[in-house]
Amino acid sequence: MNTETYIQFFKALSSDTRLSIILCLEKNSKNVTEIVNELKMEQSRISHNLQCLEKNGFVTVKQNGKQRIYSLNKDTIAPILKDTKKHTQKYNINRC
Amino acid sequence: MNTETYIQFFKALSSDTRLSIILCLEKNSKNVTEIVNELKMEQSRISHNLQCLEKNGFVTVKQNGKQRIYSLNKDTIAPILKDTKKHTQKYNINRC
DNA sequence: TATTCATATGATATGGAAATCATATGTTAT
DNA sequence: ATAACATATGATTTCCATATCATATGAATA
Repeated sequence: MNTETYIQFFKALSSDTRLSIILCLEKNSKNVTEIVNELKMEQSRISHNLQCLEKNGFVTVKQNGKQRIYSLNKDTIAPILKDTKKHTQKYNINRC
Repeated sequence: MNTETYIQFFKALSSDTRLSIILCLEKNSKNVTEIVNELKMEQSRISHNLQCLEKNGFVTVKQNGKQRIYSLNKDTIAPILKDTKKHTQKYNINRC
């Protein structure tokens, strides 16, 4: 496995917008408008970032009428967030 | 836990330089010059990035004469890399 | 089929992270 | 004390990811 793959994986997880979306979908699936309203971010911004998350397997989509319902891939996200919590409880995290 | 903490955590892991350093230290600890030579990157670049990794608990340092030996925090890194591998074996990872 | 609602996409501009360059600090040996 | 080696730090520049803006596509309903 090359560094490029790791980089892209972690980059997908290191943006405020995308992390907010992930946390927003933790409890249940939502359509784009619901995410937009909850996060109070521009619709195109949410869409662009959802594409990134989807292209990389972090979320899945299901069409429902004119809406698109996004769901979190918990198999991946849950353990990653758990690892992260464990680390950050033990160590301080600072801007580089 | 706020998104800011997650962001910084994943940002620390989403740079080519820092990931290369992490993979370079996977087998055993090394001083700065050894890392510089292996990765063929500028010394100041390596140092700057080691500071970031150290400040955030991803590596630890030990002084040995004029050398500083850097070691990987495997408790954190190993599970994270394992999760990442598992995900990338199942899903494609693309630039966003 | 025209309109409205829902979401996606393309192009451009901008902010911030990272590399580089230059120099400082620290450690050992002569 | 000076030189040589090892690493860190500060300042500036460069580059890339992201948000924004504008518009397109798609689905349902009147």
